[in-house]
Amino acid sequence: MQFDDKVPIYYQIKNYLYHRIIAGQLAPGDKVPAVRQLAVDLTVNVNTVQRALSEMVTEQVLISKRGRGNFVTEDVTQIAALKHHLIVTYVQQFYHQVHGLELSDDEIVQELRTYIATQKGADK
Amino acid sequence: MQFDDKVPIYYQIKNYLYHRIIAGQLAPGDKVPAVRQLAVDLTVNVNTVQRALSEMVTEQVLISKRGRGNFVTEDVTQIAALKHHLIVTYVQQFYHQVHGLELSDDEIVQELRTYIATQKGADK
DNA sequence: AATAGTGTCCTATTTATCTATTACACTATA
DNA sequence: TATAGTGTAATAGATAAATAGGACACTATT
Repeated sequence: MQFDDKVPIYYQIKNYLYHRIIAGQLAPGDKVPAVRQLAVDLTVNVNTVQRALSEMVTEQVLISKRGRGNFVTEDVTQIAALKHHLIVTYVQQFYHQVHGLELSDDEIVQELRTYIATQKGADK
Repeated sequence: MQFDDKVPIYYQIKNYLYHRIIAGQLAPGDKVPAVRQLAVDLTVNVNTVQRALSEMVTEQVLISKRGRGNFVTEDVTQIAALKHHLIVTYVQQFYHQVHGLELSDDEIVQELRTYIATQKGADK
């Protein structure tokens, strides 16, 4: 995985796991890979992974079972809320970024559409 | 100004100035506020402002004139390129963030539209 | 009982960022 | 020629993040 050096790695790991959970690659009740395994996979220190996971346990997105592993919450309502929260956050951030560049609302939508169009043709 | 504690302040200052330049609040040839003044305005250390400005000088977005101040480049082509670069960066980032949450292209556009609609009614 | 796989905790070190402070170089002007 | 306003540089200290390495507690399995 590739990290943005302008944002803490533990924070990016949290977002990575959020996305995997919401995308269903990590389903409710699923066991998250072991911290040591994740550290290897992400080429990162165990403590950095641990920080990300422990915050997600505090948020009750993950449930920690000592000696067994960390598991995705089975509370699907909470996962849905998380998804909604992330969407709103991303949309807000994007809108304010581009609006600050003096683009009209229509132009903002148009820029997005144009980009999506270029993505369709691009294989992989 | 309010900073995101997950991103270096000097980096956020750069973006703030980019936006002011592109929005025309800082026109080509204009003098940027003095480093010490900016430091006061942004409630930040002089060195932090200096780091932001010196990087922008390296990028040739600003021209440094010792003893006089820092000035916005008069190369409007470059400013246009900067604007375009920022737009593309923001759109890309947004698209991949939301696409990673299993939203279809249509849903992505719809979420943006919905948010914009809520903004229109919101005064201030 | 022993072992392997877990989560969790702790200490120490390094690096990047931010701050504080001082100093110096150049420009414009009273 | 002083003086004030600029940019620039250098040093030192504080904090957060990441790393490295080790240790301990619990669980499941052999």
